[in-house]
Amino acid sequence: MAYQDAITALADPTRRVIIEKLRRGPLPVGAIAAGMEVSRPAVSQHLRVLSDAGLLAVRPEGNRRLYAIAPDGVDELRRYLDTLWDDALAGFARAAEEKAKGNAK
Amino acid sequence: MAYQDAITALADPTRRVIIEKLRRGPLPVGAIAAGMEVSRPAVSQHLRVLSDAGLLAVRPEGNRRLYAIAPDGVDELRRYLDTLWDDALAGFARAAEEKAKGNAK
DNA sequence: ACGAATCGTAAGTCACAGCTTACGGTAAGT
DNA sequence: ACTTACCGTAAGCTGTGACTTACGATTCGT
Repeated sequence: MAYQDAITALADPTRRVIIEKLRRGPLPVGAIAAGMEVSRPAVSQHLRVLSDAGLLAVRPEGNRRLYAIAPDGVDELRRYLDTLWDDALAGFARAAEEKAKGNAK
Repeated sequence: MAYQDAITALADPTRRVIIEKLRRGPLPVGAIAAGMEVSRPAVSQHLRVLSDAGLLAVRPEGNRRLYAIAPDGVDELRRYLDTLWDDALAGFARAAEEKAKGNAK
């Protein structure tokens, strides 16, 4: 939904592991949970959170459910950080200006 | 330091309010805490977390301490999301390809 | 139709992150 | 020197979120 949910979702280390696993492409739940330290239901819960945040997309494939990273959700968060970066640069430049003015007196 | 700390720092709503307040430029702690629902020490703790994550920079100004958004920290997080976005797009394209192949049989 | 596989949900436990009050430390004003 | 203002840290409490086990729902295979 909003970028806040995406950030909250990415804040958990286990969920970041899931994201890293999905970088190479879509995977079913079993493959995601394989090799992880937590149980499969825990993975399911995390997948739910990531999906609600708009970071993942599901595609039922017969018996299994394929999860994949949703480019749109990532892009939303990306755009937020872009505007934040712009403001930070502007504020930084203005602060440098005022400091220069102060030193010149 | 790493992008993980930045994400964790931005996951808290109160800290996001602080970030929004600093968008227009540097502010002392008192000005940041003014109008907020939490106490000033709580704000101090959040400022510590944000600073440790590399998202904020401090500049002592006489009696007060001016906090400002650190462009470098934001940029680091931005770059992580860029690579994640690239991988998501690649995976998405490959999935579409394979699906087309499957439908063409 | 029956058993097995894959996955989501419910219920309950527990550690951790955020908040508060209280205190200490430094800089400015008089 | 004394007081005031500004800010960080310590200690303690509390709610939220992550994890587990147990169960139910689909879907595939035979």
